[in-house]
Amino acid sequence: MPRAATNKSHAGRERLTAQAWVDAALAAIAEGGLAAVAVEPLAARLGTTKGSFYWHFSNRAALIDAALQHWEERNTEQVITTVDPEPDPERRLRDLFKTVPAAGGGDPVEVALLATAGHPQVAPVLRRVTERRVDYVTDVFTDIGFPRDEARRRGLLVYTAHLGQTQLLHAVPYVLPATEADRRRYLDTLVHTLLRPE
Amino acid sequence: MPRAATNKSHAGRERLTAQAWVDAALAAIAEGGLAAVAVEPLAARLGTTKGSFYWHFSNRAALIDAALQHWEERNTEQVITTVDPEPDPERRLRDLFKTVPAAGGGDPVEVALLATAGHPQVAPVLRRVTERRVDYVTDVFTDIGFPRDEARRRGLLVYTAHLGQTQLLHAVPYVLPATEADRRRYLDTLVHTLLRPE
DNA sequence: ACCTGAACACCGTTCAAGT
DNA sequence: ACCTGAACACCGTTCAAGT
Repeated sequence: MPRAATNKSHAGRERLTAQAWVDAALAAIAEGGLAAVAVEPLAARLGTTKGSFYWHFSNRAALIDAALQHWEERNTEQVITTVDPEPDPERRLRDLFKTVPAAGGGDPVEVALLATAGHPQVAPVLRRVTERRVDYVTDVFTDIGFPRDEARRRGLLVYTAHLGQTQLLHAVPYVLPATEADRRRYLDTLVHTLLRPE
Repeated sequence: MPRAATNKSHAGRERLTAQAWVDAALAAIAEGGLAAVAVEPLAARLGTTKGSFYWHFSNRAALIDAALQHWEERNTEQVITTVDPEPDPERRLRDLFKTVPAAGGGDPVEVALLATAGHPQVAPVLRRVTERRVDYVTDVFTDIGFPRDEARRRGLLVYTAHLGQTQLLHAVPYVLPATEADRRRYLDTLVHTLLRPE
C-alpha cells in the first residue's frame, strides 16, 4: 500500500516547487512586508529545511525577485481592466478614485511594497507598474479633451495624489475624511479641481 | 603627562552619551534607512562595544524611538518657517511646492522614514508631522478665501500629492517632468487646478 | 533531482566582571 | 557610572552527505 503523505519523513512528503516558495513569499509580504520574507521561517511554514530552499534559489534576493515578478505579472492590469469598461471618461476618472486602494481595501502586497518603495529590488517593479498606470490616467484626460501634455500633467497629479493617499491611509489614516459624506465631498473636490479647463 | 585620547584603551577614550548614539542612528537612517540602525555596526563606528550600547538604551527599539523623537523636534517646523514669511497666500502655496522636498533635495531622513511609513515606531511620528503640515496648508487655502472645509479638502489634496511626488521621485524619478521648463509648466497646472473656484 | 543536517557568519540581547 | 568580553539566540548561506 502507498505511503501516506506526511510531513514527518522525507520519503512521504511532497517535494516543493519554486512556485511554492514564491507563493509563501508573497503571503509573507502581504502579512509582514518585505522583511517578513525570511528563509528560515518560510521553511518552517512549508515544513521543510533551509537547505531545501537553497536548491531552488541561489539566495533570499532571488526569491524576492521571483515573488515581485509574479506579483507584477498578475497585478499590473488589474485596476485598469476593472475601470476601463466605463465609456464616459469623466466617470472613469471618478471610478479610478473609488476603485483603487484608497477606498479602504487595496492589495496588501502593493501596500507593503509601497512602504518599501526605495528598496533596490522593489523600485524597478514599482517603476514599471507606475508608468503603466500614469499612462492610463493620462489617456483618460486626453479622452476628456485635454491636449496630450496637459493631460500628462494632470495624470501625474492624479497618480501622485493616489500614492500619497495610500500612504496616508496606512500611516495617518485619521487625517483623511472619515464619514461617507465627507469622502464623497472630498472626491467631488478632487474631480472638480482636476477638471478645471486650461 | 596626560594620556592621549585614543580608541585603543578604555581609560583614554571619551565616554559616550546617549545623544552620540542618537546622532549616529540618525546618520545611519539618512544613509541606509531604518534597517541601517544596527547596534553592532553603530558600535564599531563609534569605536565602542555593543555592551556599551545596552547601558544607554534598553534595546534597539529604544534607540530608534529616541532618534525619531529628536528628528521630529528639530524638523517639524522647518518647512513652515521657510515659507511662512511670504504674505501672499497664493505665492505661499507655490513656494510650498517649490521649497518642499519635491524639488530635488529634501531631508534624507524624512525620505527614508517615508519609505518605512508603515513601521510601528515611524507611523505615529509621521502622523504628528503630517497633521501639522496638513493644517498649515489648509490655513493657506483659507487665507486664499476658501471656506474651512473646502480648504481642508484642498489641503489634503496638496499634501497627498506632495507625498506621492516624494515617493515617485525616489522610486520612479523619470516619470516626473525632467526639464526645468516642464517642471514649471507642471507647477502651473498644479496651482491652476488647485485654485479653481468652487 | 531534491532534501537533510551540521557548520559558520552576522547581529540583537544578556550578564558577570572590570574601571 | 560606564564599559568590556564572552555567551546565546536567530537567520542567511554553504556544503557534504543522503535518497
